[in-house]
Amino acid sequence: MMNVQPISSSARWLPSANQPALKLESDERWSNFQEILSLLRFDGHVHEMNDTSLFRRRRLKAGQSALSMGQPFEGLYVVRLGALKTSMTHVDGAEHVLAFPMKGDLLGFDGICKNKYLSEVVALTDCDLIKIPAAELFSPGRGCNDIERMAYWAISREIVQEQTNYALSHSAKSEARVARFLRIQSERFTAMGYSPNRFTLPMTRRDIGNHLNVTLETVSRAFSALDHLGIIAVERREIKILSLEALRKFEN
Amino acid sequence: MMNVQPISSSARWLPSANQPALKLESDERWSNFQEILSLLRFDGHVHEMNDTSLFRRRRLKAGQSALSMGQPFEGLYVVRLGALKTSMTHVDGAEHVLAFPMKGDLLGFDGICKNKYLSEVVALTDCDLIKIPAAELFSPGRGCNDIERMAYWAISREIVQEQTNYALSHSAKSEARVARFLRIQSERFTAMGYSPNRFTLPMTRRDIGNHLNVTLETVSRAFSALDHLGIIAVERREIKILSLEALRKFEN
DNA sequence: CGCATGCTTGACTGAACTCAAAGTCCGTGG
DNA sequence: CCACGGACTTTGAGTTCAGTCAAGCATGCG
Repeated sequence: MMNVQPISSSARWLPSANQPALKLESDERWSNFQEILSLLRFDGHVHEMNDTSLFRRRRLKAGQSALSMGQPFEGLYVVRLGALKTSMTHVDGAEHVLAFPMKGDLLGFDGICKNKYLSEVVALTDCDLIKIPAAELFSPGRGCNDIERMAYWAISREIVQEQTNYALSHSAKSEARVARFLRIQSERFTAMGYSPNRFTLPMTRRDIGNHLNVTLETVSRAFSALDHLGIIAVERREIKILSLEALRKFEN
Repeated sequence: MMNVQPISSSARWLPSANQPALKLESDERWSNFQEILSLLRFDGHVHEMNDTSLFRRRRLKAGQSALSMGQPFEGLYVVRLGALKTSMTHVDGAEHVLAFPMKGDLLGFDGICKNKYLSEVVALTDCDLIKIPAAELFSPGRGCNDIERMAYWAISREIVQEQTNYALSHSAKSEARVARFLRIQSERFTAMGYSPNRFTLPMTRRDIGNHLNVTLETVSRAFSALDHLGIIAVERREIKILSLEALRKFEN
C-alpha cells in the first residue's frame, strides 16, 4: 500500500538499542560517504560532496576477529553498530586491552605506519563495520582528498581518546578508576545518541580490569561498593547511573 | 691524562654520537623538507622533492613551555634536538606524564581534532624544534600534499608508541615497569643514533614515576635494585646498561 | 540436564605508598 | 672562594590497598 514504508536510512542509527527485524537493512552492503561523516560526527569542512563512492560493509558476529596483529594494512574501518575490543599481545603472551571501540569509532589506524596492523580487534557483540580501503585513502589521482583528510581528523580524535584512556589508568585508587571508566562510558553512549543513565556494558569484568590495570575481583568489588552507596545500580552488565555527580566525586 | 673534557651543562646529557661541533648549524634558523624526512626516519614514498619550502626552527631553553593546553592549533613540531615532556593536567590539578619526546618525534598532533592543543609540552633540556605550520599542512592548493601525508604517517607512528607506552604501564610489578622503561629508552637512543648502553636520562625520578604510575621512591628503589644486581649502573641520571638480556628478563 | 563461563564475596598476604630523614649535586650570591 | 639554599635522590619504617586464592552462585548454551 501507499503507507508501507521501508526503513529510512536516516532513521537507522537512532537510539533503538537493539534493532528488531531489519531485513532490508541487513541486506544492504554499502554505505556512502555521507553516512561515514555522520557516524564520525565530523564537523570539519568537506570540499565537494563525494556522494559517488560507496563503501563496503563488513558484518561480524560476537567473538569474531576484525583485525589481527601482523596482518597487512588494507584500510580503516568505521564502527557502524556494535562494540569491539582492541588489545596488544606481548611477547610473553600477556594481553593488554587498549580500548573498546563502539559506534562512530575508527579502527585500524595503527596499521598505517608499518603497513600492517599492530593490535588485535575482536567483536564483543555482533558488529557492522564500514571499510575505507587503503586505495581510497591514498589514491593520488583524487587531488585534495576529502576522505584522507577526514580519516586523519578522526585519527587525531582517537589519539586524544587514547591519551585520555592512558591518563584514566593513573588514578591512585582502583575504585576511582572504575568510577571514571563508568563516567566515560556514559559520555560515550551519550555521544552515540543513547541514554547516559542506563546502558549495558559489552565487555567482561576481566576486560575492564585489564584495561584499567586492576584485577577482575577489584572491578567487581568497586561495582558493588558504588551500588551499595546508591551511586549506581548494577545487575550483571546492566548499569544504571543514579548520580553522575557522586560518580565524579569518586574519581579523585 | 691529557685531555680533560669540560662538560657543558646543556650538552652533558647528550651521548656524543652525531653532532660534533655545530656552530654554523646552530645559527641556522631554517630547515628544509629533506631534514624533516630524515629526522622522522620516513621510509615512505615522496612524490616530488619539495626542496623549495623552508621550515622555521624554534629554540627552547630547559624548562620553557613548547605548547600549552587550550592554545589554538598552529601546526606540528619535529624535535631536532633535546628532550621534552608531554603531560595532561586534570580538572583536579593532577598531572599525568604521557611521554618524553626526543629527536625525531612529533609534537602537537593532538591539536588537529579540536583545533587546539590538548596537552602540555615543556622542554626538559635546551631544545631545537622545527615547525610545520598548519597552513603548510592543509593548504588545498598543494593537491596531493607530501607534507600532509608525511605528517600523518608520523602521527600513526606516534600512536603506536603511545599504545606501547600505555601497555608499558601495565606490568604487574613496579620493578618490571622500570626495567622496561630503561630498555625502551635504550632503544630510542639507538634509533636516534646514540649509544644504547650509556645515556643520561633527561627527566626526574618523579616524572618517570608519574609516567609509569609509581612513586618516585619506587623508581629510585628499582634503580638501586637493578644496580645491585649488576644489571645496570646508576649514578644519578647517568645510566649504563650492563646486561640488556637481564634487563629484558626483568620485564616479566 | 550438565558444563562452561562469568560474577560475587571472603580471608589472607604482600607489594607499593606514605611519611620521614639524611645525603648529593648545583647554581647563586655574599 | 666558600657558604647557602633548593631541587633531586636515596634509604628506612610503618601502613594500607589491591592482588591472590578459594568457594559459591547465576546464567546461558549445547
